[in-house]
Amino acid sequence: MSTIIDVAKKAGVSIKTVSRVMNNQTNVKESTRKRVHLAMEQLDYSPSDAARQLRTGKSLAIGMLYSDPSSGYQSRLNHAMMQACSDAGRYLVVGLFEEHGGSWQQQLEAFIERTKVNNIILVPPMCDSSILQEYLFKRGIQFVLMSPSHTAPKVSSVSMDDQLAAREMTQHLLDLGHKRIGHIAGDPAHIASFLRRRGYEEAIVSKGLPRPDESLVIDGQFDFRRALAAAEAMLSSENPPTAIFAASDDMAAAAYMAAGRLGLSVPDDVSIVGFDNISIAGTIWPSLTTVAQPFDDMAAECIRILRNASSDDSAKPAPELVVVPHKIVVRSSCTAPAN
Amino acid sequence: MSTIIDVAKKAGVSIKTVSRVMNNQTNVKESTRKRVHLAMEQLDYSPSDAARQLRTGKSLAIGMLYSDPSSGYQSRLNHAMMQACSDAGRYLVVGLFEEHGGSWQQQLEAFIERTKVNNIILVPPMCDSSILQEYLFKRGIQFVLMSPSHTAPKVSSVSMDDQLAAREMTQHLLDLGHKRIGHIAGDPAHIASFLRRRGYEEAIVSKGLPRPDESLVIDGQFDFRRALAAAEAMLSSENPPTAIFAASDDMAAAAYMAAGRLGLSVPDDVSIVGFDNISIAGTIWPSLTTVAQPFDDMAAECIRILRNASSDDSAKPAPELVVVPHKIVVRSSCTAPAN
DNA sequence: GCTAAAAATGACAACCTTGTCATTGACTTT
DNA sequence: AAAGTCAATGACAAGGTTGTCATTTTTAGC
Repeated sequence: MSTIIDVAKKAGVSIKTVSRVMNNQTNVKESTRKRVHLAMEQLDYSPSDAARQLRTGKSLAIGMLYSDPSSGYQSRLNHAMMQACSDAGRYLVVGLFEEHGGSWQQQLEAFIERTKVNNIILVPPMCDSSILQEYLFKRGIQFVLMSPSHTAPKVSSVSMDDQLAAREMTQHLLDLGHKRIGHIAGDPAHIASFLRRRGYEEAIVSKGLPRPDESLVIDGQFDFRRALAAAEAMLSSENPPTAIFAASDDMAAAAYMAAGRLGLSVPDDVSIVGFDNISIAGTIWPSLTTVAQPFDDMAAECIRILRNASSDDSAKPAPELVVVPHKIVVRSSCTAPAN
Repeated sequence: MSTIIDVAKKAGVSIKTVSRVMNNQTNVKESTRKRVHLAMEQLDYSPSDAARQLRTGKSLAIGMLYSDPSSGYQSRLNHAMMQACSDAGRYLVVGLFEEHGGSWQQQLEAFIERTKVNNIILVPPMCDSSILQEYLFKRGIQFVLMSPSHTAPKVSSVSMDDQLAAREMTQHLLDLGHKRIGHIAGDPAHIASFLRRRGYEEAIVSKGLPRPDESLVIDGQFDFRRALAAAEAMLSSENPPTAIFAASDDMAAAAYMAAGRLGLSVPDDVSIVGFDNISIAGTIWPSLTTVAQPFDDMAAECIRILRNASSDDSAKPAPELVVVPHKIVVRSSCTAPAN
């Protein structure tokens, strides 16, 4: 491993100048900068994070805290974030955060203390805690919110447009000719549930169809069992929907099961769509049409924002509110209604 | 933040002695050791990992590489590992490892380079690559295999007893009175599939029942769709089993769906059990009786082994082959057979 | 062509820990 | 009592980077 000293020698400058080049600081002649870059390349130099950390107290690591790592959401995000970190030449440090512990501050402090992270990504549900944000602010730690329920002033965030996605998903069903579409809604405590439901209603009303009543919209609370009951109720009613839009893939799987129990076939008797594109969505049969959250792009945006924020430009960049485009993944769980 | 110097002053010794105490080195008088410990406690001292890393080239971080982070298995393991690291005062650094990339060595090097990890946990399927193990050996990096297909000489590993667990799970069904028990096997390429199947057969044969033929054991390959077909075939045969043991929870969910389609109720018409205890197992309805892999204990064992291995004792400890006890989680998907 | 200001660069300390080697003091052996 | 041994301890350097401040070089202004 070559050090900054080797680079300095090779380029014929002082180590301080190499440091300046690395950190994109001003007051370096363009020709010098080039020479240093060349030397770095030739020596395949990469700075020692440990030394940097020792000097500045800041690590190149990017932290991410989990509160419920078993959810499919988190594991996909995890994957995307590792990829994005790797692409950016950084690395990911993960920690556990038990909300109900009460001692959240202690957990957070221990995590920061140990890892020395200076860049953190806050995911739901922690991203909505303003006390937590306040604390990070005070410690001077850069952070980005991932899919927060509501944006905070002065804080950058990255999210997708749940409402628009739900509207498009519903529109897909309308385009196939469905006129009676049921919706299994998520936990009303989550803002996402509200937005998805609104997008669904919007699409239907725009089409000139009657606003769905409570026979068509049932709370599933992101819970398999409730969703199963909801789907059974809908499908066994006297005027059953020809398609069901579940606010999560888990609940869509419950709808599959309800259909099976009632002897209905998917998609011939009832079309079903979900939301999230969890891994089972592609392997379940028939494979599920759903909304793919753009995890890869969201992760990349998070990293980009963090990098900008910790660059040496004197002016702190203004907080960014990025909305990343999603994708509708059409698989085989939908078709035109029977008659 | 207090440093080693503050501690040395407070204890009235040199910094070197403090260092010795911290690293459990010999040649320190017991009374001195106590005095230093006291000082450390009073000052709430914790050593700087950066400085240590700079000096020794080794980090306190523990690395874990994922190749398929979307599997339920990984996310549970992830959770357990974070907890175990936190308990041990260390932290977890995660990285992505795309097998099919071909450039696995580059990926690995980049990861180690960046993170400076000196302790790595290898999970399936990477844990079975002997080239990879060889490489880590050469670099002097400590590592533990998690659930390897076959143990390697000179390498510590932590795993559970798949065969025994499968046997117990099957025994549970036999104890309820089932005499015809089907098995949806996993991917034959996985050693775990083989062991689970063998455990199942063992239990049945020990009971004095005939060895199951191909009408009772069907390959599901850990795939939802195949498992669905397998379960449907079994349950609609002329002599259907009264219970089904699926080699994974995913496949158990498929069996649920097959039962639903055929108008059979779980558990009254058919009992179903799984393996893995993924998160959906508790929320699906009826909740699934399954084998819980002891992730928490396995994670803790991994960390313990790594700590021992990198301690300052001159003699490298012998490699350990730990088998962690599992648990059968009885929920509501089983009952005695109908007649 | 000279001075003043600005830009570019460098010398050196500091960050906190551990390894090397030297020193001290107590105890054993002759 | 002197010499030798061993345990306990300390002084100091090194590891790679960045911040401070001083110095050199370039540019601008007359």
